[in-house]
Amino acid sequence: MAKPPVKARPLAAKWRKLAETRCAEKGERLTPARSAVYAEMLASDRPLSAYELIALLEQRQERKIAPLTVYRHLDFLMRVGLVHRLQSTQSYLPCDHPDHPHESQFLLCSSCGHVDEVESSGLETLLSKIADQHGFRPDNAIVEIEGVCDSCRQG
Amino acid sequence: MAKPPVKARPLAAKWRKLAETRCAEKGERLTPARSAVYAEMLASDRPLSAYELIALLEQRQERKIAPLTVYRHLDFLMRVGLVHRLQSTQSYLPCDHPDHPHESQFLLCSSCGHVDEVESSGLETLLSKIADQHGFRPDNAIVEIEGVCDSCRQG
DNA sequence: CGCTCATACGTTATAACATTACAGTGCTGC
DNA sequence: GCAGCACTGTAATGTTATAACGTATGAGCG
Repeated sequence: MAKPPVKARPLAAKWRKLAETRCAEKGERLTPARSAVYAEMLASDRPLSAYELIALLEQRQERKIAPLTVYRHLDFLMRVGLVHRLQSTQSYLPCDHPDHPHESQFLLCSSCGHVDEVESSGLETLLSKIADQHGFRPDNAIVEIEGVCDSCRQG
Repeated sequence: MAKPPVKARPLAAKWRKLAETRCAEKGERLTPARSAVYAEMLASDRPLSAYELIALLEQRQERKIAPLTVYRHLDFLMRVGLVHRLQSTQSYLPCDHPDHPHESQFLLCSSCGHVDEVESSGLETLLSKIADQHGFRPDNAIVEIEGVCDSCRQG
């Protein structure tokens, strides 16, 4: 019995291409289910929690989606570097600078909920230096700055 | 009917004094229940989750403790600046540099679980500068560096 | 093609983390 | 005393994440 195709939000060519490139690099597969989750995240203007994502996907696909399913897709997307997790809000957002792997820093607006991904090599250097001063070998640095973004300040 | 006194781990004079000072500054009260939670945290060599804390307190006090109770005490301790929350591990640890309010940065060892609180004014300056470049008004910056600590590297 | 194997996917249950709503207790100040 | 308020307790529930297990699918290969 043929399985009905997954009803998914379409994935813009730009992002599909990126996703396929990343998968090829890592020897991973971009399946329809994974692509559907990624597309849903790209369509949002703010980070989504796993359960918000489930609700959106259930609505679009008109069927139940188990939490574990979405968590697996999120793990995949983070593994290939297409998505980040925000520790302070337990939510997920697509990577904004996907051209190269990198450490990420985030500016989280408490007013509108928007999150900006920024990149500062100076910051990364300084973080390494601080770790080094303590004899600490860093694997990963989480930097999340909470505050109010420019447009909310203007408004 | 008199309530039995809370059986609590004793709070070293140094820490009690600090806690009382902080409470006085903020117009808050250091109650036995709050002090018991703080003492339990101080006795641990690593951050504790709220539910680990519940288990420890239940064992010591030989009675049930509801999650809400502990969360309230944690809120209090964070409010007066005696305790920090680690976003990346959803756990709590006593503040290490309690002499003055400050932003906190943490080095989390993935091998032994120990967490070091460090302070770098240079880092805080740089974070402000980055925010400023994006027209962002920062309220709070979360910096958690995951890696391997000195003694685990030596061992 | 048909087999095998690894990976992906689905389902159910449960663990871990956190909050809401409401009631009782006990200081504090009048 | 007693009114007001902060603190504590209890029960229920909401939110986030994982465990355990079985089925389906697709790529590689004889």
